[in-house]
Amino acid sequence: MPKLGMEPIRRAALVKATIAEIGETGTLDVTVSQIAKRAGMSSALAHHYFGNKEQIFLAAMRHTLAVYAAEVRGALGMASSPLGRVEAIVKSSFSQSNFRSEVVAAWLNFYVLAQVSDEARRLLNVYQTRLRSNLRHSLRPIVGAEAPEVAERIAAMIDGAYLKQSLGRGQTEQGEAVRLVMDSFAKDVLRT
Amino acid sequence: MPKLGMEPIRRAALVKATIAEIGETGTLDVTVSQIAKRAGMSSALAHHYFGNKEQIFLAAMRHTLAVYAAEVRGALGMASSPLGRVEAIVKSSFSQSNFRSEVVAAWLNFYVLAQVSDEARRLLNVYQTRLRSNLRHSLRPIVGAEAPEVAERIAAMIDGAYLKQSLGRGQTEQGEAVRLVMDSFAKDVLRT
DNA sequence: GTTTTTCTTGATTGACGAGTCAATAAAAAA
DNA sequence: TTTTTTATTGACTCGTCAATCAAGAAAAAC
Repeated sequence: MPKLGMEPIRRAALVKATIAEIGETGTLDVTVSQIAKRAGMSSALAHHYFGNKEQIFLAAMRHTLAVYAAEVRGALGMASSPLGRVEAIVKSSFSQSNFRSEVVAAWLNFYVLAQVSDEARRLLNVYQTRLRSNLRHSLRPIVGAEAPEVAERIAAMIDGAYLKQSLGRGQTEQGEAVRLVMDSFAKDVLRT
Repeated sequence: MPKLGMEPIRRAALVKATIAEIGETGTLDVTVSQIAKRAGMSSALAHHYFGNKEQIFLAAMRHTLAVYAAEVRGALGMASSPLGRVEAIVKSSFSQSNFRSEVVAAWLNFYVLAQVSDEARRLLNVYQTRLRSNLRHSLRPIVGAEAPEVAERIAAMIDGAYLKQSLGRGQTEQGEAVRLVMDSFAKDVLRT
């Protein structure tokens, strides 16, 4: 009973299932069948819509990146002060939706995918660049010319916190991670 | 012409080849045959000595961890002041042998392995714990009660720098990474 | 009401890879 | 010198999985 306009729905379901499956397995070693099954369809259909496995992974990556970007954008829109903007970025990085152990595991594996796939590397580079750019922009009114370095440090700490999270099964709380990064930043503000 | 006492030599060769192969591929998706070939033997022999693939990976991990630990120990032995000790740990983390893009890629994949293998997770936890312990110990004379938090921040930044390095093909220089971390630490020292 | 497009899957293909085994060969032990 | 131990590999088994294909079925277009 083929209803029309299934494509976007199927694609979305597959993307969601991919992240879930990678998160549960902890690896990119997930089969198209597993993903398709979780998404409620045959593996043939998954291939029909995405062509091959890598495209499925890339779509999942794009989605994850997009969700993160949207959240940052939203939070930045709410913030009024420069410091509020920095906090918005950091908080978004550790928000419920992004810091779930499932999503963190997916991120980790995207870094591995970037070792192999040019497009994956490109996507991650976009993320890295945008994050630093956002940070620099928000930091300039606070730390002036030091903004680039400070941004670099904050970015590194965010990634470090993710890596730590990927090890302990759901240990680090979001709040703790935010504090870790913001405390460090506080030191940067206390005059150089 | 079977010379005796081959076992340790073969094992070492396989471990080395494993790191090289993971580094080159960027993934744990390397076959035992690839590894064995690079180490100059048949895949059957690799299985003979290690039993299965996971054991080969774990041996490679143990070796990487051991090399790192030895380097830190050595550098700590040389340092006289507390600040020198902190610097010793950071510098070791980004030393030539540990920060080669090949080794960095291996590290990244060990994190993925830790998502799947309990033993791998245990090993990485040992690393994480020891790193923080070393940092705390060296930091106490400098920042007193704040040592734990500061140690946590430095550890996160080290991991973050690794993650960044894993993306750019051999971009970040060791010196730059050391500066990134040490500068941040300098802010921590400037009184709270 | 026939044709075309969209959706869907079971079955199949083709490749690849982990792990096993039997067999060979040389050293060491008995 | 017979026997055991260590080293070594080619060949094989067995499983898995990505990707393809042919075929069916329902909607839409004509």
